[in-house]
Amino acid sequence: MQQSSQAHENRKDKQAVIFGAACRVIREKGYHQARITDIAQEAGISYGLVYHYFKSKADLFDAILEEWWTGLFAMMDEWDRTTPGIEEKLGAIVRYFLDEYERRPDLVHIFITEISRSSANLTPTRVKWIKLFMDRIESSFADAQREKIVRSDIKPRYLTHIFLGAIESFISAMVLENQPLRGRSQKQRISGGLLEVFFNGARPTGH
Amino acid sequence: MQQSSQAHENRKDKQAVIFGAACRVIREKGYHQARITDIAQEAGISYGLVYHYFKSKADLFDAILEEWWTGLFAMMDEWDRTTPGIEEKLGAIVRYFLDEYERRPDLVHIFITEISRSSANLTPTRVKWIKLFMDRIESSFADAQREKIVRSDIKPRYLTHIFLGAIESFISAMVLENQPLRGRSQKQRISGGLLEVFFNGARPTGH
Amino acid sequence: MQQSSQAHENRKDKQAVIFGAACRVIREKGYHQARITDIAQEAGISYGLVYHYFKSKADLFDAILEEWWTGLFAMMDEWDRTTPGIEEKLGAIVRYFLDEYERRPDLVHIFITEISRSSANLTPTRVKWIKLFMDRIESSFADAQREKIVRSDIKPRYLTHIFLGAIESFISAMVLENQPLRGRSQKQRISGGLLEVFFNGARPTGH
Amino acid sequence: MQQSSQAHENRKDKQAVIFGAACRVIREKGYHQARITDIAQEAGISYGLVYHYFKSKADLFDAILEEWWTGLFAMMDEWDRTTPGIEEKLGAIVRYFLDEYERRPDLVHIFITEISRSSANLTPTRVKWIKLFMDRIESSFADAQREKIVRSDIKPRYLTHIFLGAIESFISAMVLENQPLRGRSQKQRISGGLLEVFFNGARPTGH
DNA sequence: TATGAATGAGCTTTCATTCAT
DNA sequence: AATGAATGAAAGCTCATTCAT
Repeated sequence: MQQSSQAHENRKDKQAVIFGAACRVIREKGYHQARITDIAQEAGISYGLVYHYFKSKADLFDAILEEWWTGLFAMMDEWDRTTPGIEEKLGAIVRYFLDEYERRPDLVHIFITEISRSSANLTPTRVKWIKLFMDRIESSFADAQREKIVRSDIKPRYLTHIFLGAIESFISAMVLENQPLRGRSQKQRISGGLLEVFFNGARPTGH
Repeated sequence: MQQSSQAHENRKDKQAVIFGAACRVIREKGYHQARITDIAQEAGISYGLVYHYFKSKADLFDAILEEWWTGLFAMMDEWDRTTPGIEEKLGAIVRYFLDEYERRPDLVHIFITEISRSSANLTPTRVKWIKLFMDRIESSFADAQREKIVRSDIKPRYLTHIFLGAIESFISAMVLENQPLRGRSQKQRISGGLLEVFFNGARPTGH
Repeated sequence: MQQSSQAHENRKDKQAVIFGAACRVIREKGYHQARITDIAQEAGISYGLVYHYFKSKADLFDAILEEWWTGLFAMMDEWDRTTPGIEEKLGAIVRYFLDEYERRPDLVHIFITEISRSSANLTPTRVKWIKLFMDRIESSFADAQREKIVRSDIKPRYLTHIFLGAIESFISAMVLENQPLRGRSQKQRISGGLLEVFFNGARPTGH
Repeated sequence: MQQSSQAHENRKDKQAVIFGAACRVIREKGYHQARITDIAQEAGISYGLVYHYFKSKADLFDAILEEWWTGLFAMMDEWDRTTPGIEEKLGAIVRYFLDEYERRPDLVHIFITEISRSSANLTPTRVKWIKLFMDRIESSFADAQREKIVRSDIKPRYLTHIFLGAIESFISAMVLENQPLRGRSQKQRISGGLLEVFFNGARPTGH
């Protein structure tokens, strides 16, 4: 049992190695341009071995996406216990993106470039994740409208788009220009500015 | 001369047919998944004819992008004569996206999915267009800040991201869900709501 | 009749233009790399027109070869009237190659590179020409052996190979290095040296 | 280690199989007409495997040429140790061609038809080999002239052409007519006759 | 578990040839 | 006579996937 557990650990380790390599390669070349050979090379293994750990290229890609969504939804599941206000929720989302971008920029890059806007790679399963995510935010906005914390003359769906679009645009810029996030203060500034504009608008105060 | 002009028309016509077919196919499958066979079939012509009119697949794709950017920059070139305020400018951009989406949804779809966020297809030329576009908007924001029409505590670059992100998110949603734009009133509502939130924020008035 | 004759002249003229263009292009690119488009462009006509004057690419190529062989055999047919000795005959062949190389280097180039040694383009018809040519020289050597003008311990076939090989090697060198033939004196030197070595050997006299 | 050595052997074996098949097909059809499909079929393997062992069609072709030149230059490198006279050198070259033609007629055929005279396939690298080869023979002739073993009224370059042309013509004839070389005695006769004529001329002794 | 040989469908691109005008 | 649009069969090369070892 010790041995099998050890083996199990090894299995997960190797899987993680491949996973990491895949992230790096897919981030750099895009899903369709990333070859299994590239990933295996990056991982320092033979390409045949990739198929021991993942059923197919698509399967490997789905594992990456699952990793992303799982983390995001885990964060949002906290909301059910702590019942934060809309500002905290949106702040948490922005922070999640920025934190992940600092920890695992490849993952964020892949989400932004391959999923968030590219319909090329969309399978029904992948579309479901997106919808689920947007629905959750939309209903948060609906709640906030009912509590009069957010203006009611704009549909929740619209607010969701505006908000997510702003985040994605920011992250995209960093991602595409390979900008590193330098420390907590920069994250604070970005996150603060984004929420500030979103809630109070681009017009100068007192106008 | 009549004949040559006629022939020239035919040439341009056929080119347009292929162009249209390519838009439809690329929109549906994405650039890399779109095969020349598909495009030829969609256009109702033989395989080789595509290469009679376009040097390569990349060339055909670039022609599509050029069409998009040309229209967008032509619209913005008007600004130099009419010197509109920042609100008119942003409104014009939103309207351009929505109008084009109504007229040529494929073109907008391709721009959004293949260029706006996908780094996979980015060539140096293509990156140049994007930067040029963002720079133009950024400098408009800088002007507006100097005239105190827009808050100055947020960098123009950030405002640009927030604004473009919001637009793209909207269009993306329509694009990905293949939502048709129903009439002028819907465009008005979307455009109005977007600008309203952007300028005045998501918070209810009087808060 | 005047008109039809005129038309006939025109036809032959245009045919000659295409012929010349084909020689230049095939010389430069080789038969298989030469495209009909290239030839038409070089001739200053549309590529469709090539097919008015020549049935196919192979047909055009055969016309070029025929031109070469016709000239060569016409020269050799003179022998039947003038009954020259073997030295005159071989000298005439060398001179024919050199003169043609001066007049129409493309033709010689094509013969050397595409026919003389390349089995790639050999059709049965083309092989026949070569055999005919070699047989004629071989029988000349046989005659000369009977008259004791040439050593008899080497088969006529061998002598033919040695002689033709030497010529071809020379012309090849000029052809491949694009060496121009500068005047009559150089031709004399080459031709003289070649025949001298062939008849008297590479060993110094008196050895 | 045994295993890896075995694998290495297998790899080289398979490479040799493809190499041999390529020789046969290219010999028969010429380089440009030889399709990868043909080679794979001839080798009894699948299409893609050719690309597992050779980077491209040109790469495979270059491997064949390298094989030829390597052998030829290895033979000539012996000269530096044994310092043979010009007659031995030329004899060694003739024998090399004839021996190789007996052992690997395809290789000789390819050299003759695709390289020796066809400018179509010439890349800069390939031209270098040829020049190197001719330079070596030329300088051997220059040496022999200094030692008065060879007549000095003909340029070494000319002698080189005459000699190589004669060999090539012989081999060409066998190659083009697919004549097999029957035994040592025939090789002796050809080689002897060729050198005899080259050194002593075609004229009968005592003339 | 690990390797990489082997497969072959699939893709872009080229170009001789035909044919309507 | 002249044009060039139109066709489609090849051909080279890539790469996900399978499988024997």
